[in-house]
Amino acid sequence: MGSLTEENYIKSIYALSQSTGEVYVSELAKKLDVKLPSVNSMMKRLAIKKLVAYAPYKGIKLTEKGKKEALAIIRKHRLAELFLVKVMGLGWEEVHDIAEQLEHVNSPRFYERIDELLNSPKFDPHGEPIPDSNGKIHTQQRTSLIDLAEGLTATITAVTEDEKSFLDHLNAKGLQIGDAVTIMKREMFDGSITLQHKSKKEILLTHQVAERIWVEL
Amino acid sequence: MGSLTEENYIKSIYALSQSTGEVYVSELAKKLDVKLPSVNSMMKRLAIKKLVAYAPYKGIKLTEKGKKEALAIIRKHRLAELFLVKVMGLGWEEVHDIAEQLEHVNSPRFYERIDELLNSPKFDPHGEPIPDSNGKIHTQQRTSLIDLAEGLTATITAVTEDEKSFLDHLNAKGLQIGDAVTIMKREMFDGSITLQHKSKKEILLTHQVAERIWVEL
DNA sequence: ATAAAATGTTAGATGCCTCTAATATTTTAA
DNA sequence: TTAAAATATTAGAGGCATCTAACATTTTAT
Ligand SMILES: [Mn+2]
Ligand SMILES: [Mn+2]
Ligand SMILES: [Mn+2]
Ligand SMILES: [Mn+2]
Repeated sequence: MGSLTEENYIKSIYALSQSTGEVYVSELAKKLDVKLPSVNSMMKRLAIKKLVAYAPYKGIKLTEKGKKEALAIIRKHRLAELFLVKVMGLGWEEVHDIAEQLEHVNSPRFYERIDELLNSPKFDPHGEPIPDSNGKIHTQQRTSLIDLAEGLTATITAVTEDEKSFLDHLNAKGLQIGDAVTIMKREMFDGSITLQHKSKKEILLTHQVAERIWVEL
Repeated sequence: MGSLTEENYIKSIYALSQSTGEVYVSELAKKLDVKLPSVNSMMKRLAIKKLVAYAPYKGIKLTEKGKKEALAIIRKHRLAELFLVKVMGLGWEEVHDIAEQLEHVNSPRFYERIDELLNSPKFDPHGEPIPDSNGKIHTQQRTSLIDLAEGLTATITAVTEDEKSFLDHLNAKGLQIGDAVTIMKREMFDGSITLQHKSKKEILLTHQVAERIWVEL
C-alpha cells in the first residue's frame, strides 16, 4: 500500500494502458493534471518499487505487482460505488467522486462487509465489472451504441461513468443500465441516433452521447 | 478543509484541551506520536491559518474557527462509527480505526445521507455525543463507575472508545451501553469493583477497566 | 536528409511534514 | 537563589510531490 498519490498514478496507468499495454508520460500527465516532470519523477519512484517498468523515452508499463495493486484499488472503487447506490440510496451520477476517496480507505474488513452486504456483486452501478478479491476481472468486449445498424435491438450494459453531467443527461433522457433500445435512425449528417425505448418514447442522442453507451445484442 | 495531517492535529488539540482549554506541545507530540519540533512547526502553520492561538512557550488554544473545524471532524467520525455498526453490522470494537479514515472524507452528501439513514442520531456506539451539523455538541457531565458508592444502581452511558482491546474485554464481560449495573463491592486493596448485572451474573472489574466506564444514576 | 515540432528528461526550486542536534526558556529542587 | 531538570524552540536536513526553465531525444514534415 503506497501513498494516495501513488495509488492514483497506478490506477491511471492501468486505465490508460488497457488497450495497448502501455501509456506515455504525456497522456498520464494530462489525465492526472500535472506537468511532465512530475510524472517523470514519480515513474522513477514507482520503478524502484517494482510497480512499473520504465525506461527513459519509452512507454510506461505496469508490472504484475503494479497490476495487482491497480485491480485492488479498482475493486474498492467499484464496490464503494455500488454500496453508495444500493445501500445508501445515492444516485449513480453522484457516487464516483465519493468513491474516488473511499477507494483509498485501508480496511479489509470494511470492504469485506460491503462485499457481503451486496452479495459479491459482479458489476458496479455504471455496468463496469468488479474485480474479485484475487484481482480477477471479467473484461467483456463492448459494442458502442454508435456502432449498431438501424433496426437492431440491444441492451444497455454499461456507460462511461466519471462525468456527472453525462449521467445527469442520461437521467433526463430516462436511460438506465439494462434497458432495451432499438435503433430507429442513424443520421449521416451529425452522427446522432434515434432510439425506441421501453418508455415507448423516441429518444434522440447525439454522437457524443451515444458513443459512451455500451450495449449487448 | 486542510490536509489530513492538519485535521488530525486540530482534532487532537480539541480532545486534549477539553478540560483546561489549552494543550502543551509535549502532550500533542505524545498523542500524535511525533517529535516536538514537528508540533512546533505545525503550530506555526495553524496559527497563520488562524486555527490556533499560539505564542512561543505558552499553551496552545483553538480559535473559534479551529473549534468549528474540530467539531466537524468529530461529527464525521462519530456518524461514521454509528453507521458502521447500525447499517453495516460491524462490532463497536472494530469501527474506530475505520472511522479515523472516514472522518477525512470530504463529501457533505455522503454524511448527509448517513445522518438521514440513522435519523439524526445523538450518540455514537460508545456513547459519545454527536455534534450537530452546526457544531453544537451536548457535553454531558459524566460519572465514572469507579466513583459510585456500594449499593448504588446506575446505567452505563459511555465508554472510552479507541482501544480495541478494551472493548473486546467489555464484550467478554457482556457489558454494553444502556446496561443497568449495581455496585456490590468496592475493594480497598486494589480498587476493583464487583457488579450485579442484568445477566444475573456478578462481574468483577479492575480499577483500570471501571474508570473508563461512564454511568448515569 | 535536414529542420521543425512534439515529446521526454534533468536541474533546481518550493511547500508540506517529518526528523536530529543544538540552543533557549521555564519549572523544580537543592 | 542558583543549579539541574523539564519543556520548548530554532537550525538544518531529508523524503514526497509538485513546479518552471533548460536541455535532449524522437517523430514528422519539408
Ligand atoms: Mn467511478
Ligand atoms: Mn463506476
Ligand atoms: Mn472513535
Ligand atoms: Mn466512538
